[in-house]
Amino acid sequence: MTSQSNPAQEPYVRKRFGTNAVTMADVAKMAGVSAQTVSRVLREPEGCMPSTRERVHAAIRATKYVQNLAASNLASNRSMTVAVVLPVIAASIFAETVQGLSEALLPEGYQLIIGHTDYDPVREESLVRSLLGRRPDAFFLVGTKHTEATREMLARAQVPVVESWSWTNRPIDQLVGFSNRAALVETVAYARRRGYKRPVFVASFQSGDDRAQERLEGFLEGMTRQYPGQSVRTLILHDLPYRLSTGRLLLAKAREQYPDSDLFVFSSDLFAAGALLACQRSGIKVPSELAIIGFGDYEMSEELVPALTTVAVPTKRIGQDAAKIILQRLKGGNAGPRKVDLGFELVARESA
Amino acid sequence: MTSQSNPAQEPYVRKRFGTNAVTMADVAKMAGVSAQTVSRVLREPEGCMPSTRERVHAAIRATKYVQNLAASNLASNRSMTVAVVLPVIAASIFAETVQGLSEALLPEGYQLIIGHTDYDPVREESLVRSLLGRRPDAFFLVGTKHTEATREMLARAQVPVVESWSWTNRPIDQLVGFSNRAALVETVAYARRRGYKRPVFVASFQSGDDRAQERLEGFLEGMTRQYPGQSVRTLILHDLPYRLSTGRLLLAKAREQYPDSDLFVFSSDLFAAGALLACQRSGIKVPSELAIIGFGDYEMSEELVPALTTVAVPTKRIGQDAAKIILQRLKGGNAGPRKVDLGFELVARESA
DNA sequence: CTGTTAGCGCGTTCAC
DNA sequence: GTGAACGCGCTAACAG
Repeated sequence: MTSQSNPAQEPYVRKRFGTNAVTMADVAKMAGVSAQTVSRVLREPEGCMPSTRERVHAAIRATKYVQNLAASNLASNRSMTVAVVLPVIAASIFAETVQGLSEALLPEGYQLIIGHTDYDPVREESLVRSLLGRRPDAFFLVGTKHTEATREMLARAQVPVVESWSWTNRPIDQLVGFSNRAALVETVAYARRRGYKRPVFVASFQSGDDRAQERLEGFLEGMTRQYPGQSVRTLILHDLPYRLSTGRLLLAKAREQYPDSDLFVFSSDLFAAGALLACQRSGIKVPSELAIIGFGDYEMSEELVPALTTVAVPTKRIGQDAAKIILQRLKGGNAGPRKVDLGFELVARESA
Repeated sequence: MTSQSNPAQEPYVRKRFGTNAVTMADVAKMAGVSAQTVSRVLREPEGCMPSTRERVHAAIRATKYVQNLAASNLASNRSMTVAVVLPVIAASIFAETVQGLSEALLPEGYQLIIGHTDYDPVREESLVRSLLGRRPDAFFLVGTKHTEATREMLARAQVPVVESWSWTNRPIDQLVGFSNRAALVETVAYARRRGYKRPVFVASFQSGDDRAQERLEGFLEGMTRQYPGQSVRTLILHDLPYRLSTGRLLLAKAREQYPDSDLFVFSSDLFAAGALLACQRSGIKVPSELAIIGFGDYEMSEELVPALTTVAVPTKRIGQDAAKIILQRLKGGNAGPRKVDLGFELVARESA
């Protein structure tokens, strides 16, 4: 083929060898059409005659052709992927958000590339940098607190960016979240209504977990409103592992520091559940001796005995709404509102 | 540049426009070197003079260049990605496997592309097909039961394929696992030693979960060995959601069918934990009235009251060892053993 | 509705 | 140690 570039009669030799896998050209040859037609059958089947479509599909099956997406991305300048940045992948709490995203995006042909930061803004930055290398068509991130470099890279990327799970006045692009702060203000109001005297806020902060920080602020605000004059009680440790057993530790420390507290408000259901189980093991009665409130409404929370009072957040809807926004913009529609507040719901159960 | 293909004096116009993002050529121009050198600095920094290396890096920072991996993949025929196929992403049980993989693979420059099948072999097939489109350099799969088409695609892909979490005599390529069957044989032996009279195996099968099926077989084998003459008791439901509350349901059904059973062996810690919590709620004493054994040693299991007796499996090591195998083969080393048995450990706690 | 041509941004090959 | 040429496999643009 390229033999015209071969000056003399010496036979043309390929300079390089590819995958020697089946390519679109092979399929085209077998189907008796051009490569372009194969490409079109794959991308917009309606725009081709049913007969050619059939022949192409038959050839694809016969050759077991699998399209090379790297080549497709390069040529079309669209990767058909959405980058998803999570603090941790394993946490079932984000799993529903991802499912919400995925259920809406996969049918449209988009794939998710998921990465995790371990709540570390510096790791987030390098994660975003490496994700950018794949030229995703959109970004979805949990959290609104990023390094300046991260913000700038995302802004420069010229693709829709949806932040989530928090609230901020200056999103990079768009925001689908709720106010962790307001949730804790309401939690404290609930505590007051139920007659608790001395609530403590108990948390382990990961350096990059702005949601936990917002919750603390909400607690502080709630306390000054509902318990004026009382000095605010908090027990904050840092960078402990995000596990049930950390809940036990946190409770122990908190009781040591505030032996007369009657309500322990945890920054997460995971810690609250760990504390609850620890109480059970040591024979402490919940909620009569000591009450517990969590955050997040994990699956386990309603099964525990006593069932955990907590704040339910619209995990799945965050993913769904984000996907809707992303799809709309990718289809060229207008962006819709810059910020969407999905709210939360205090779920009063048995533990407080 | 391509002006030589332009026959007349009319000015050359680009027919297409790329990302108009920064490319390697832009960096090269700024650094005063060729694009090749930039590429080399990125891939093998040792092979370049420190001074040019410095200039290139400065140019990269100045232009905020991010390499286009699609182009890189296409040209090099290596994607620097490893495809990971899981039943479900959220399950913390697989999370450690992924972490084991990721801790070994990321430092070597490989990225993971993770997909999930919801325990459905047909979804697995289409997932594998779409993952193949990205031309991963290796595959890691949980499970050994796949459709024939899946097996064939993976075999044709000409890259290392590691199956895991199960045991089989005919892996597609390589296997890092343990015997779910042997684990249940041992569990039944433990039941016998502890004097339980009438064990039941309780499970919800997802259609594609061969591990649960293997566990059932192990239970059957164990029962014929340890309780000869006793008719084997099982309660198997199908395709129930993989949640704590399903454990409650399973326990209720099992007690209905076998009211005099003294030991309930669950196919998963999640169900066992759900059953345990249900007992707690309804005032059934564990293990005195009814004993429970789980499978998997989830994080929650040792925190529960009573703590759950279960089978611990080498979740993280599976990932680590698989990564080691993959790296070795990708570096051109020999494959090592075709099958690796990592074993398991029965963890006797309080619930049985 | 289908074919032709050119080029997406990079890495390999080979010459210097 | 560095540069020039070429092509990886696909799709955009345009013509018919």
